[in-house]
Amino acid sequence: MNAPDSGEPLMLERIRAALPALPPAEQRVATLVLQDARGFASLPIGELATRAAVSKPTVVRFCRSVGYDGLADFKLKLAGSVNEGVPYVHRAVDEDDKPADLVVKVIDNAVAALLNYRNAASAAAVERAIELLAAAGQAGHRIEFYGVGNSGIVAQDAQHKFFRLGVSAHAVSDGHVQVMSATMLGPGDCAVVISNSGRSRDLVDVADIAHKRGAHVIVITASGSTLAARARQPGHVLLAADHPEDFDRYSPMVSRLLHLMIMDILTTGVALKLGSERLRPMLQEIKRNLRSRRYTDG
Amino acid sequence: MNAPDSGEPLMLERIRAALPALPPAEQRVATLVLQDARGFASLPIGELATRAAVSKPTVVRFCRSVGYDGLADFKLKLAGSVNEGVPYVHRAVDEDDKPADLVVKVIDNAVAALLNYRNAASAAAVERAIELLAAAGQAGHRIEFYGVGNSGIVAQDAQHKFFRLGVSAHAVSDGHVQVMSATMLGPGDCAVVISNSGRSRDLVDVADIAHKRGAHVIVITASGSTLAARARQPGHVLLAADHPEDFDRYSPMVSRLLHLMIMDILTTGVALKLGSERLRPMLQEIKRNLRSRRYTDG
DNA sequence: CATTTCGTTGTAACTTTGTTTCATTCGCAG
DNA sequence: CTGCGAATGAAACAAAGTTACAACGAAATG
Repeated sequence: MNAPDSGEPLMLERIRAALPALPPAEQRVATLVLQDARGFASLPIGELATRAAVSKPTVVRFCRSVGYDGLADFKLKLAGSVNEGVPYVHRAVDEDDKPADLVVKVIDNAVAALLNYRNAASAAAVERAIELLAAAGQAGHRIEFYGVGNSGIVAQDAQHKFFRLGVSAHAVSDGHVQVMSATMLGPGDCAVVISNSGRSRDLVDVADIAHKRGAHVIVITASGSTLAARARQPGHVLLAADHPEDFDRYSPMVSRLLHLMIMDILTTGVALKLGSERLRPMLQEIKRNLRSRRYTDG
Repeated sequence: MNAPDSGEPLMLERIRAALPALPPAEQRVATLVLQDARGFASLPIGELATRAAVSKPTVVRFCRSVGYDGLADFKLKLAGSVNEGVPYVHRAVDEDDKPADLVVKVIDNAVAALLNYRNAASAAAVERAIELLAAAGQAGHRIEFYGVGNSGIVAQDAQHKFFRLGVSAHAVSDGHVQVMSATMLGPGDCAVVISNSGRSRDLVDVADIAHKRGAHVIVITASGSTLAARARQPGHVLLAADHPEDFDRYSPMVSRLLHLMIMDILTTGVALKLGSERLRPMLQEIKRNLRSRRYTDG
């Protein structure tokens, strides 16, 4: 695999993954970060520029390329990410674990992954994704969620949540239908491609098609994947969901939670953007309707 | 709150200790840091000064008083330090939250809920549920997951995961089909009823029917609900998933994660139990991979 | 083959952020 | 009072980060 280094901070792993797709000058900056992440955070931009043999703007551009707001933001996140001594380690479940241990281990693993994501998340990418979705929702453009297998469930969940916001969205889990659906997208529309491994050939195609049709493409996947590489091209938004657990390859538990979590964030952001005026009545309505189908108290 | 959390970052603890000895204006700055360490690191000095009702130089002076080079240095160290901490508090999202805040808040809420569950979970109930599911799976009895709306998605996810274990299971999201399906259950079969609010009339009925037919009924819901009350009768297993967020009633984000989490635990438990027979190769593979990638550095 | 276009990069102007200097205020001892 | 030192803020200053724009070169287009 790309990163044999097991204990490497997520953010660095992500930069390593993004490195080959970067322009030469920015690659030099990336190398500098990987060589001395800790030092990078405390040096001023001029010094960094000199050391990487690039100009100051290129340093900033690199930060943006890998998904952060700018150098300031990047440094801050880096400082947080590089921090050694991960408090919540991944612990393997064991055949003779008691149920109580099981509860603790499974949850701790999930929590560790979520916190890691929290610390490394690119606010810029999230913001961009929210903007695109909110704009599409408001203008009545189409919003489509594409995912297969486990990610199909995430897609459905997303659709469900957008419905609750009064934004019509559509989840497509069937490979063929996905291609058809993507072909019918147009400018202003929004395609959200969700993939655990990011290696599904079909989904990569779907992302390409959607992009060619002029739709905005938001990709949720692991940063080292083929799909992620596509999503680093202009016109795409990449929401990288990495986590260090191989276990997931066999039964995606953690990555699925991460994806759901990311969708939660996007949904919440869109909800806030569309404004509570438009939203509150809708929620009340739903609540009222649901109540008639319930026993007693509400 | 200011209650010293078990996991409070070292740096904050130090500031808290130094606080009483500080001049009044600097104390206000200290308070600001303690209230929102993460935010502090990303706000510019002007904003910090305003919020603490203090002048800019005072902010810098505070940083020096607690032993750092200046604001820049302080911020960097703070960012590195704060990530250790795990939030135990639910924080409401705010209309003027920036994307970065959104990420942090949404995730923190989820993490808090998960940890909360971890501490409150009944190991006995989990154990019983795992036993029932494993027994049913081994004996070729039926395993059915019932849920509507959001919980329907959880049900599907569960089905998906059981498939991966080689255990045939079935998710039913349609109210009518649920009733039919439950009617056809028999002794030894397992019905898993998932409900966010626990007030859906249909699902309560389904649980009753399944129980009358002699099937084991496992219920995942909020502990105060009608459904939970049913599940406290003999022959049922109640996996209570509570969390303090009201917001969730309208757009179930956290409870859904909790339910998925619980299903992850059950699945893992079942996998370990069945392990001896069909799953051994797969599990060993998993374990091998986990071990080689586990975090060892501190 | 000329031309256009687009992506990459650097220079220089600009803005913001953090820091220092210095004057003012306040409490208190002589 | 008067004077001294600590505490604080206003404003000037320096440094860091950001933006605008122009130059260059490689791939695409006619």
